[in-house]
Amino acid sequence: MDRSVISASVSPTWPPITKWREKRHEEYGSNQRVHFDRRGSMTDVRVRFAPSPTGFLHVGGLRTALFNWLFARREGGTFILRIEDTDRDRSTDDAIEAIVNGLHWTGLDWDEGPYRQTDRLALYRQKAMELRERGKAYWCVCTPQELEARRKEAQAKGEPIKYDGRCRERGLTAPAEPAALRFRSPQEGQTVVDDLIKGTIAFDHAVLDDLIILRANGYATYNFSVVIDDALMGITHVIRGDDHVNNTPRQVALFKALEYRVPHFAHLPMILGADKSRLSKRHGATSVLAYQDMGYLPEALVNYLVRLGWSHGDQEMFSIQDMVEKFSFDHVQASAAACDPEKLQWLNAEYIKRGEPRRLADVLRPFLEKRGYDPRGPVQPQGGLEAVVPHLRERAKTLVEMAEWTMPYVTEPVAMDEAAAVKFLTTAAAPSLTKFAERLKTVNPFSKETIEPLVQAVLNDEHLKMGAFAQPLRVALTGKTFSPGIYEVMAILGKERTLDRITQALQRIPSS
RNA sequence: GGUCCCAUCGUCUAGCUUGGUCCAGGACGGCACCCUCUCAAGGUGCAGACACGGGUUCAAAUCCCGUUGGGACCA
Repeated sequence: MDRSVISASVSPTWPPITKWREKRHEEYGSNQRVHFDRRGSMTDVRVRFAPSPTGFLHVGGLRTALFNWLFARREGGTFILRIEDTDRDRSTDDAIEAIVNGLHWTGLDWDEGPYRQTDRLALYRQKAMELRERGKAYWCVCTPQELEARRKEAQAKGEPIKYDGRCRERGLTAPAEPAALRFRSPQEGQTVVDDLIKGTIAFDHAVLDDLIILRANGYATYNFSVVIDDALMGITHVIRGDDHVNNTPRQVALFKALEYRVPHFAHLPMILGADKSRLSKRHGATSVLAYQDMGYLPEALVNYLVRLGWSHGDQEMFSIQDMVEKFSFDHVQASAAACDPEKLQWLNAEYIKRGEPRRLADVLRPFLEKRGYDPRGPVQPQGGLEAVVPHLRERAKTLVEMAEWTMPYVTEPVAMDEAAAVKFLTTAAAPSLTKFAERLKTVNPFSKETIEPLVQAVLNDEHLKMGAFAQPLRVALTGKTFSPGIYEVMAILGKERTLDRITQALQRIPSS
């Protein structure tokens, strides 16, 4: 393996890996981090996640990254991030950042990289020329027009559409005209791939093209650069989407021609939209960071994704540690899976329910600030956000919901739901609210134990049922028809704000 | 068009390697009831699938063949 070539070609402009690591802990210091002791368990397993930076990181890509990461951690191996940015027209630095941010958010850390293929172009050329010198590749001067014409001809005759090998035996050494370098593919026998997920797959060499490895413009093609990188980076297991299955025999042939060890392959089934069609913008959120914005916890997304195509008996919830311990290709499904937003949401709710108040308050804060909450302002709930969170975490399915429901306790005046006011803040409700406020003024201490008897007394005096009293009170206190229990709400607001809000609500009611 | 992959409740899946314990288990979602100061949560229960057709076998969701359907890649 030629490691020196790798390190020499790493971009000097890209921030060093350690910097990203530090940043991650500052920004996302969550309680889900697991630190793996790599001493003594290092194996030579090396895997990579190799996205093209042509857009945001989508959930399919994240799952591929996740399975690579899990396998690496499980085996005590090395996880490498490689950016396949050779498509210069479509690749952007923004996209690279989006990928990096997405991986950070979910906690998938890499041990090497990010490498960038654009830093390695010379290397691909060099390797391609070596192949030519050894007679494994040849110059081809067929023009795209000629190729297209012959392809059509073949199609018309019902023959297989592949390069007809015109330049194969020409033995061109230094063509004057623009020339591409073609790989001399084996034409007989077959390649058998022992896929870790799909099992044995056989490909007849007869259908293999003499594929171009170096274009006339001097750029290496996808299949070639991937093989060079995987070989030189010492990748032992290629774990990727099964849209690459058909590339595998070509790549295996290249590995062999280059006399590199052929890695193991594991082809993950695709992720589909809820309607079973290919995942696209149509399906709403496909970007990983969009899930962050929608108030999902990273561990919920990761848990959802790991169960999409992998299982461990009937278990639904897995901590990161758990997944690492239990992950195995034996239980990876061979068929594609559809995304189910409902189940993701359920998992998110489960993780929110179990979340530490302190951490929930931390991740909730940005959502509140977006809605105008000032963490240093005068309007604060009793006990801080941490005290509010426990009452909302068992109801909220996302942090967005949680933030919305938290707003009544962190803003002043309360935002009143007019429909709710019309329905509940009526002249019929006024006497009980007035009486309750009167009695509340003298209560001390202000706690559920002391307030509850007052409520009972009001109920008795007014001949009301709890529901008839609690709803108007709830609307008065929160501006909404739903909230945590009213005693909890009062505790969060404190005595003063509770009284204020009841007074304000009473003022809305026309006295009659 | 060629090659390759896939196929269990609406969805994610267990079971398939080593056929019987499966008139197919769990989860999400749905429905009903219970709990209840609202909304949730929670509890209990119900409905819901082995794509189809052959074959092998005493016995097939499980093995073999075919069909159909879906998908990927090449161009």
